[in-house]
Formats: sequence, C-alpha cells, structure tokens
Amino acid sequence: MNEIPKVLLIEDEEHIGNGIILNLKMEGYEARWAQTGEEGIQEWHQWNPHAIILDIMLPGINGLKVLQKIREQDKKTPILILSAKDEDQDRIKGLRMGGDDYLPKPFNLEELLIRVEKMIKRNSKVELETFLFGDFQINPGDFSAKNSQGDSLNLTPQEFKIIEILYLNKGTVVSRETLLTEALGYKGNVESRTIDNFIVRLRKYFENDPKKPLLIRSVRGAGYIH
Amino acid sequence: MNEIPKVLLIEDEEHIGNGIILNLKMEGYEARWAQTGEEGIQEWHQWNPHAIILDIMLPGINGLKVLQKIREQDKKTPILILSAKDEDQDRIKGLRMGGDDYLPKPFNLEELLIRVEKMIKRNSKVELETFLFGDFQINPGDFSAKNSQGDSLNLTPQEFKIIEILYLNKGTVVSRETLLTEALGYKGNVESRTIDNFIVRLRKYFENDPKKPLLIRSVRGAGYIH
DNA sequence: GTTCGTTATTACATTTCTATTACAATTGAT
DNA sequence: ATCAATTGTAATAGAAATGTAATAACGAAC
Repeated sequence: MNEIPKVLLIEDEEHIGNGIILNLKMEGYEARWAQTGEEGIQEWHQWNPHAIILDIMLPGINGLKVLQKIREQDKKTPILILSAKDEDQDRIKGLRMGGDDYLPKPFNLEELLIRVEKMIKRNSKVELETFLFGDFQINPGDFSAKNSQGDSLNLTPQEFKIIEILYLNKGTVVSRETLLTEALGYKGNVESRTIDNFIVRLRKYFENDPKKPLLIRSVRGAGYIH
Repeated sequence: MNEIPKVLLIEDEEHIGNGIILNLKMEGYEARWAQTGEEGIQEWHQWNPHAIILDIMLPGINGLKVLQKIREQDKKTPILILSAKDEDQDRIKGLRMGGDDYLPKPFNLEELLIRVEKMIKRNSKVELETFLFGDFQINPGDFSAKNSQGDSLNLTPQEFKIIEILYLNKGTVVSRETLLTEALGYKGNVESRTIDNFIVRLRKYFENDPKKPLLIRSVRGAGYIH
C-alpha cells in the first residue's frame, strides 16, 4: 500500500540497463527493466509504473512506436526518452509524440536521476513528509511503513499517532499520560495498560528483538523514550 | 482558469529576446520580457505568469540567484532555464535549485516552444483525454469505460467524478470528505455512507475481486487510495 | 404528472481496531 | 533473596469504521 515510486526502464543495452537499474534502486525506487519494446509495453500495462525511461533505439519494435502505443492509452505517466542521437529533429519528434523529457546519450547519471525524480514529483501530489523510525520510513499520508528490506506494513491511526509523538519527542521521555491524552483523546484513568499494549505491538513491528527493545525503551516510573 | 497562458521571459540579449517573445505571441501566449534579474523578479511577483523562461547568464544579479529567489516563495510556477553553457554541472545545479527544464544555447526555437507548452500543460490539470483506470480505458467525454476484453460500461456523472479524483490523486489517500466536497459540491454531514456506496459500485465495475480490492483500497481512518 | 435513471439516506452486517482485564515477568530497593 | 512496584503480554470485550442492501428522494425526459 505504501507507494514507492515504480520506474520502468525500456532499454536493450546490457551494461547501460544494469547501471540505470542499480542507481534507480539505490535512490529508493522500485525498478524494472524491459529489454524489448514489446516487453516494455506489457510491463507498462501490467505493472503501471509511475515513470518510464525509454530508449528510442531498440531492436525490433521501434522506440517511437512504443511511445506512441503507450500514449494512445495513457497520457499521464511521464516518459523520459533516451537517445544516442542528439539531433534537434529527433528530439522534437520525441517530445511531440508525448515524451515528457529527453536526454541524449551519453548522459550523466546524476542528471538522469534528477530528471526522473522531477517527473515523478510533478506528477504526484506533494506527499506529506515521511519520516524515519528505526529503519522504517513512515508515511503519514496512509499510515504505512516500509523498510529497506522491503517489509511493509500498515499502521492503524492510533498506532501511527503514538509513533509520531515518540518521534517528535525523540530523546526525551514521554509519559503514559501524555501518550494517552495526546495520541488518544483521553480524559482520566491513567491506570490502564492500554499504552503498554500499543507499545508491545509497535515493538513487534519495529524492533529487531522485541524482548530487547532499542527503539522504544521503557523508563521505569516515567514512560517511554525513543 | 481559462485564461491565456502568460509566459515571462527573463533574458538580456536583445535579438534572442525579440525572437522568443515574437514566437511566444505567435503561439498564442501572452508574453512579457524582463531584461534584468531584478525586473524579472518584479514581473513574476506582480504579473504571476504561468511559466517562466530564465536565462542563467544575466548582467547584474545572477540567473541562479533569480531562480533561488523565486523558488523561495513559489515552488509551483514552472521555470525553463536557458544557458550558454552545456556543462553537466551547470545543468544539474539549475535543476537541483528548482528549475523544471533546461535548454542549452543555442537552442532550437521549436523545441523551446514545445517545452514551454509542456510545462504549462502539465501544470494545469485539465484533462479531457481518456485515461487508464485498472485495465479500463475511461473516456471523460461520455463517461464510458472499456477494457481489453471488450467489456464496456457507462458511468454516471458522479461515478466518473469519483474515479477521476482518485485517478488524479493516484498514490495518495483521498478522504471521504474530499470526495464528497469535490465530487459533488457537498456542504456538511460527512457522516454518511454515500461515498462508501459509490465505492462499492465502482469496485463491482472495476475490480477483479471486489471483496479484495486492488484498485480502490480503503485506508482506515483516512479514506480511499488508488 | 408519470416514469426512469441516478443520488442520498438509512439501517444493519461485517470487519478491524481499541480498551480493559487479569495475570506474568521484571525491576530495583531493601 | 525477597518483596512491592512497575512493566509486559494474552485474551477478550467493546467500540468504531467500513461494507452493503434496501429504499427513499430527486431530477430530467417524456
């Protein structure tokens, strides 16, 4: 449910493809690689990526054809065109046919990544700021959390609020009472194990060893600290 | 927002400026020309254009400074950077600082115009084009939907509006309230199952297994996400 | 005004989340 | 080591959000 941006690369050359895919993944994208136009069209349709990097020079079906085919049905997904030719007319043709951006080969990898990032950003509403809790990236938009291993889970609203408060008070102890009143709109009766139970659950989610918690530690007589 | 798009050019060189302004006007834009950075910032502030073409090499205040200044206050208006230098690092710096596109001089005028057009288009989300929702092609003209199996159905206006909003917010959660107010001009009373009922119907249309929805998922406590 | 298709409301079922309870385990003071 | 206080945990009751059907209200076309 968490939306890591998905990027589809359509490129036939082995070493270029490997390099791009590797870097996309290092930037935190989900990346797939289609080595032919047909494969690319199929992946686009089935996988529905957030952005496409398309090499114009492909064996078999031509890159511009692929572009055309995709644009017939899908005007939205941004497409970055790669090409060995830097001729004005090629560039113009590519852009006219629905490419969103154009990068001539050889290209600078950093620039490619920036352009991909920009394409994706401008196409998706600005998301709420995610934050890091342990090695989980927390997304306040949909209460989802994802780590680098690809584990993914959805928090409930209350679970999220507790995490958020702990995060906002990182390094200082937060009392049960604060958590009860701030996270859940609570009135009296602080003598309950409600928060403890949430903490148990959250530790199961986020701690490597829930029995020896590192992220959410108890401070006897005071509360919890992150 | 059905006005003529306004384009601001910030460029010191006489003949280049004349050429661009002339062509922008021929394309049907309203175009203004600022010959210095200061003037450009002032025009941007007062005139509020839909897009800005900015030459990095300016006398007096530096072009990157102008970019920075504008971006401090305005993250949205697309800015196309012109530069005599085609160095990777300049390009990357310009993009990093908030430029939306980059065109090295000398540039092809037609390409400039296409890029400006694209910047403006993607910034104003007016879509009367068909779009893909799941494996259904949605046609905003008549609210019809078709998939590759040849199934075809007609949405009602409200159903379409909801689909459209979900589509335009792909990847982010849309609250019931938003759907209620945006899909139909709704006032109060968000405590209604109206939206849920629409969602039920839409899932029956579009989901393979409406009981395990993939296209329109619920996010408890938040809304729906596509 | 009647009919038909669409949208809104209501009531209730279902699912999921939260709060409570009872008790176990741990901690720190003595 | 013992004891009291505190924290951890499982089971489960209770609450809240969502799913769904039935039906009422509405509005356009006739």
